[in-house]
Amino acid sequence: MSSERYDFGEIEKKWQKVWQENRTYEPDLDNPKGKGPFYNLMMFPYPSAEGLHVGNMYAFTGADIYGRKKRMEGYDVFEPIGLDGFGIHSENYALKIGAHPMEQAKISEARFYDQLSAIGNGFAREERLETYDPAYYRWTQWIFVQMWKHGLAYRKKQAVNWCPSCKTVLADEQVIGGKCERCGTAVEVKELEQWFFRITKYAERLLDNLEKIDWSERVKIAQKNWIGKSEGASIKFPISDFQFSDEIEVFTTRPDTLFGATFIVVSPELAKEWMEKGWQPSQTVAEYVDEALARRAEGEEKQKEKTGVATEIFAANPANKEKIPVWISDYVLAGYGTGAIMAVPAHDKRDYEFAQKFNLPVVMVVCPHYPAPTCPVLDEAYEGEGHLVGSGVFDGMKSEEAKWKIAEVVGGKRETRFRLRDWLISRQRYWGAPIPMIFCEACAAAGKGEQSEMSGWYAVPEEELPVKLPYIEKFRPEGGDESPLGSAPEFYKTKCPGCGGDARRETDVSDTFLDSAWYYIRYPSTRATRLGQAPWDPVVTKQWFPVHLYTGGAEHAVLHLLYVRFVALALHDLKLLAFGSSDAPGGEPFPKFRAHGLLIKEGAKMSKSKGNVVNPDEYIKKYGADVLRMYLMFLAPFEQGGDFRDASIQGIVRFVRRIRELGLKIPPSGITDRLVSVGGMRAGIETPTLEKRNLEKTLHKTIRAVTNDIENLHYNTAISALMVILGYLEREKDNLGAWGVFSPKGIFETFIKLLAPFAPHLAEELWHELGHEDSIHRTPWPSYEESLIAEDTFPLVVQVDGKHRATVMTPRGIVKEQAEALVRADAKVISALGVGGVKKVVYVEDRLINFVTK
RNA sequence: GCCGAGGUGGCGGAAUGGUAUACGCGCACGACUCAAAAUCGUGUGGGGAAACCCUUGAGGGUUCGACUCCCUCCCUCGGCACCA
Repeated sequence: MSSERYDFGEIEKKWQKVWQENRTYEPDLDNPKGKGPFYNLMMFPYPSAEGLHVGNMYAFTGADIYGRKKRMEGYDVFEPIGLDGFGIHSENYALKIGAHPMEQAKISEARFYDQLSAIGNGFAREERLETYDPAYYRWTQWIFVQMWKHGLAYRKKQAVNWCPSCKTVLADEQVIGGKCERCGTAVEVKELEQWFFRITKYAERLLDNLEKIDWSERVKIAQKNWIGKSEGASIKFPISDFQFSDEIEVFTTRPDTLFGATFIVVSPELAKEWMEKGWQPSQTVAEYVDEALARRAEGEEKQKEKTGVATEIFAANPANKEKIPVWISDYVLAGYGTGAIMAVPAHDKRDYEFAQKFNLPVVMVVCPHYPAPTCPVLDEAYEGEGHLVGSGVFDGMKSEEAKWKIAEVVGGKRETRFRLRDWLISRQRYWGAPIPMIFCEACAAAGKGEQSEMSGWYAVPEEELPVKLPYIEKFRPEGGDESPLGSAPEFYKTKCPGCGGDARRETDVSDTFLDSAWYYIRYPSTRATRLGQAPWDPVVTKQWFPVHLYTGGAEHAVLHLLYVRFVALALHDLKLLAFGSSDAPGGEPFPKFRAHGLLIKEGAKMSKSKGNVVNPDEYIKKYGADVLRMYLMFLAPFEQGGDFRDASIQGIVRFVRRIRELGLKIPPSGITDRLVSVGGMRAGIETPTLEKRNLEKTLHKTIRAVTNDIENLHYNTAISALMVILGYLEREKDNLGAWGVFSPKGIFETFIKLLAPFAPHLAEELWHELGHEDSIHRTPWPSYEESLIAEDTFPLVVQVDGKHRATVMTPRGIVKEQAEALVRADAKVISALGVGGVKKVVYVEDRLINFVTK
């Protein structure tokens, strides 16, 4: 090719087409080639709006670079892509533009796949999937049925989160700071009967396994905190003169503070329960309970100042038998523990606040400075460890030691509790997989059903799956407690699988996070099972799992990333899913996960409301995908994220042009330098000149840097290394002919191979210009040799009292005495040392020498 | 409040305890041009004529030597938030 302009638009399209036709990125799923399978997975996008935004491209490109290097290293890389197209996200977009979600999905789909092609990733497009495809959600429903059959799915009435704007319930994980994860509306509380998955049964394993999987630390910590394991004891406080119970049970992680428990606090919900059983409290108490419950229902945020009310009930502290009052306050939560607490104001901040407000006694029982003559009450709660005081026979004992002893003495039961709650699966929306369950009134009345505690309920027989989502006109959520499918009798009218009588289908759909909890299992099996009768091919699954690298956003730490682990562990336990060997605990799907950083725009998070969302299409059109890819990756470390600023994209534009121009100076014919390509074995025929050795050294250093940087996801420094060597080659270009055995072509080929993961189209174009017929992306990754990188001489740093004073070129491996003698002859060193004596000389071989004079 | 990540030139960022500021952007000057853009070259942390001095949020410490390790504090971002 001559020096005409590089038409990236045309060239990028050309190669994308060629790659697809040649199936360049399709692995052999049945018989992985080369070094074996490498499943390079990235979180699939949910098509939420006008198209993918640049943040998606950032994530995909970063994952793709890694996959491309692995492919060149000889692995059979599988890098699938699909669409998480079911769910509120897509549905809301359809509602906004006045389209039907089912029709809109098809329109969006084409657009998304076009965009995904344009970025030039090595996607195995033949295995793509969409969660709203009945061939897919048939198996989403099947998973629900398996959960039901094995007691991991159940239906229960309880207080749940309700988003008044999205008009549906939400799982706890989808409530962020009291607001809906999707729309930011304050979440209310409703009592509803809903479907749940028993994720709490896996709390312990989900927590323990975190120690054994290689995940980004911040994500592991987020999961750990979310699961929230607490070890403590449940302790019973006897009460008298109260007809509805003769004791109140509390859970505490600090039984050692029991002697300091000066009152009991009961949640409004528990109080209400008592009232429903017939308890008749005073007017004031009843009013408080109703107010508090109403505040919770409205989704009111945490109160600045604590509120509460005293009852006429008294309990006995089981440790010291003192009579303590029972209060009601909404600072006690109903959903955790027993709904009642023992209040130890001296050693719990919240109890302290409450005691201050209502003038309740504060008794110190853990002394921070022991022994001390007295242990006065502090002006804030002391929550640390110490020695017991005011605790009878336990006085003087370390609090940690006293913990279980006191619990034992009062008959407390040691217990572990988790803050994790069961996963609420139901959604009162249209655009999702219908929950494949049927309710029969007659069976319910007769106490019949598939599960003993849930009479009347039956799973849709597996052979009848999928329960297809019907096309209905009235798909808008109306805000009742029911999905729009509840107004579609043609959908919900059915026959009971138990008795054959008239029955009604469940009309709620399942949470989108159920769709995305198993998509990665389906990918390698999409072709094999498209016509088949199984969700995945067990042979392929064993071969390709667990996933070798999973990449995605940290915002899913306690959403998708938690659910997906749970579903995999459950399916594994049910013997429905089996992976091949792995270092990770059995059933863990992702032994290695890396969270990419967030791409922001001029210091602010990109969001539609701020109007600062960057559309990648414009940049691809203007600069080409290769430039956009490299620009995004050069911004900052991939795991850190970066700030998208137009200005600095010019640097990459120049980089690409310089590569092109150097490429044009490379003769297309001539011997490929196998010596360099194969790993730099030097031909023994001639003694290389200094220039050649320097070149070889620089090249091998670059190979090492780029190889290691990609492995660590440090793409910014990898690109920097490529820029450095490009500059070097440009300076040397006039000596091209003198490179001898290191032919210009060979050097340049190695360079563009290193470039290939970052700029796949440009590298492919240059590769073919050099006369190759195959794809550069299927050629071996360059290797390097440490011995060639080593310098003969190096600048020895000379310090005086730790301050840099001079650098002296020194042969490698020189011993301390020689180095000292050499350096002492240097004029700068002489003047820096002056007349004072040297007390000590620190010598670090091949690095520095430090004269200490003080 | 708790947990996590971080604070380095005008900006994005780079540095196995060993030459702080690689690479890029921007800027300045020069070359090319009638001119501009583009391109190429040179320079570019601060102070100083220079020798040299100062500089990685602040302050202490460990060390021959600290952006890096330890302690105290400040600030920014992210997560959780009455979980007993």
